[in-house]
Amino acid sequence: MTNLHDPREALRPLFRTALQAAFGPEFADEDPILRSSTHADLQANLAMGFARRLKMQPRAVGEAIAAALPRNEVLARVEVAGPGFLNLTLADGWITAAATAMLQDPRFGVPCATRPERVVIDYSAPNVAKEMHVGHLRSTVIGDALARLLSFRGHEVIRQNHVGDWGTPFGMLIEHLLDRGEAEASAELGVGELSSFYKAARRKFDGDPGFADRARNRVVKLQSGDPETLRLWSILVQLSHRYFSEVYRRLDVTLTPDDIKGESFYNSLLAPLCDELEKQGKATINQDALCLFPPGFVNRDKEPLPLMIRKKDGGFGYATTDLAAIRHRIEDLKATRLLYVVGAPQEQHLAMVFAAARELGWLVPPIRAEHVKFGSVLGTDKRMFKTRQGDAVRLVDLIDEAVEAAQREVRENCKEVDDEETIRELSRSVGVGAIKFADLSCDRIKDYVFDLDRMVRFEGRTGGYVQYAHARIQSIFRKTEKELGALVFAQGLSLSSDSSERQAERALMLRLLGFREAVEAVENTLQPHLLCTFLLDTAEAFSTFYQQCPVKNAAPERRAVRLSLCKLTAGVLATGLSLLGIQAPPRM
RNA sequence: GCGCCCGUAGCUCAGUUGGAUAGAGCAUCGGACUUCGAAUCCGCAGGUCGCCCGUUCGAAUCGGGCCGGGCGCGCCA
Repeated sequence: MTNLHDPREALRPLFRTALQAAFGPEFADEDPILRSSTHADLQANLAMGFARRLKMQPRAVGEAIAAALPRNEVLARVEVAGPGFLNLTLADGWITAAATAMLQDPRFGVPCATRPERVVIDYSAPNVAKEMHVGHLRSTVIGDALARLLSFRGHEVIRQNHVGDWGTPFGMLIEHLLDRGEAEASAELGVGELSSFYKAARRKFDGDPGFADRARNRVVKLQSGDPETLRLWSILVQLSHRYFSEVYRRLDVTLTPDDIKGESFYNSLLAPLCDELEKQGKATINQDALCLFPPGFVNRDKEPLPLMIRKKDGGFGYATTDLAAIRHRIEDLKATRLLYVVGAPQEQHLAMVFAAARELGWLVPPIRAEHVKFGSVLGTDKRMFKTRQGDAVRLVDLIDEAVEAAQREVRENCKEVDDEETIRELSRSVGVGAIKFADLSCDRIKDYVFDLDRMVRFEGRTGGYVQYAHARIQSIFRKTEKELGALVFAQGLSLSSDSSERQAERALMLRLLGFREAVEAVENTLQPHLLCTFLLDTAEAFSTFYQQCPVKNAAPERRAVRLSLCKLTAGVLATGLSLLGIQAPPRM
């Protein structure tokens, strides 16, 4: 059965038949290069490329393909244009049938993956006893969107929050904890005063030699498994976990304490791993450190670049932990797709870890690892986003400011919403949605400018604009129901006879049919902005439709059809937003 | 020094992996509300796609070389 929802999927077999008929079976599998077009619903760009191979004029190739396309109910018109472009106009009947099928599908035309995978997503990764700040924003937001979207596609997603909960800083943190008194310190950390706690410890470590000695001594105790030290350590860890959960709740992020698998988890695996690799001769001692030399990496002197897994003092660094983690994800968690939502500066390091894992025979097809890298958050001055004092901006402050700014917009614009509780709740949805949408809507590889005032607006290409389109539809439902007693939906969609209304309905339906393609594109490329673009274009198509076509005041039959089209649109917008981790408030 | 990433309208960003006249949104200007939400819609204007070569029917996109910005490059994570 052909896929009823997706225009390109529906067209592919037609081109297959046409290519085979016109040029022979060896051409049947050629890509028709179907693209959206300003000249038609879609265009096929394959003819020009064929011309040379066939020793024909490109235009003649286009005409031959057009002539060979079988009779079908998908295409209404095919025109050869320019050097051989095929301009494709879809049949109205096919569009309405496809949109109707989508309406009746609870998944709005997005099927589950035919080959579901187990996907590990490593994201967020804050540090224990340290404040979450803008530096964690992108990993957290992008990672969570991918986790939601891949789950929706039917994959089994395993979230791995690789929290920094081990290492030398814990010596000073534990000593500071003791100096402050457990109860006092717990209270301080419990309310999220992490940065002052950390900074105070750091200050003492740098300024007080006696304290520094105690801290170093404490590190030794921690690493040797001293029970009392571990108990103190776990106080810090538990309080931090509680704090992270609070931030995630406010950010509407799905991570829970169960998803945390911090560096400490891999602790007991590091020494055996190094011994094993050394014994097998896969790792070698170089200048007293145990190293792997993954192929293809050189230092500034063009010598092989080591991935150091055991330092000359016997200690382990992050490379060791990352290696243990990738093995755990493959061998124990049995994932086939590993995603690392980590900033672009880590590119070389991760590439080396992946290369090493390949060399060691762990990372073998079909298993693959992907670095979902992203650029920096910049201020409006185009420099790294920082406070005026030059500190990293706390995530909680960022959220507060966004919600506050959103509340100004809400109070100004949302006249339908008056009670304070709803205003607060709505401002939260809009403010958090604005931050996330702004982050997700531009290509993640690039840096982007964080401009709160611009982001929280409902005008322009913002999250608020999409939420607003959705809320307007809900408003139509409320008003229609109030006025007419009941909402009567049509079973099937159809187009008006009036030409301008017809055009707006048709454009909206055609837009909606691209939902599947957008979701699958994100699944494949791990670029959430492709879905954002789709949602903005859909919201825009709805606004044009809304302007052009009365719903409540249309004749009963037309009204029923338009209500159904509204329902489909609202469903797609709300579903799309949910895949990004953004709410769709019913009124605003 | 070597390597990676980025450079598109005044500003913020797209550009479906090589396709037609490079598109949106802000901002500016001009239209459209006694009818479902004007937070919207319709339109005008705005460009040497950092620069120069090359590849080919065709380049913002691919290759090479420059310029500018950012980030990495053996015992911090």
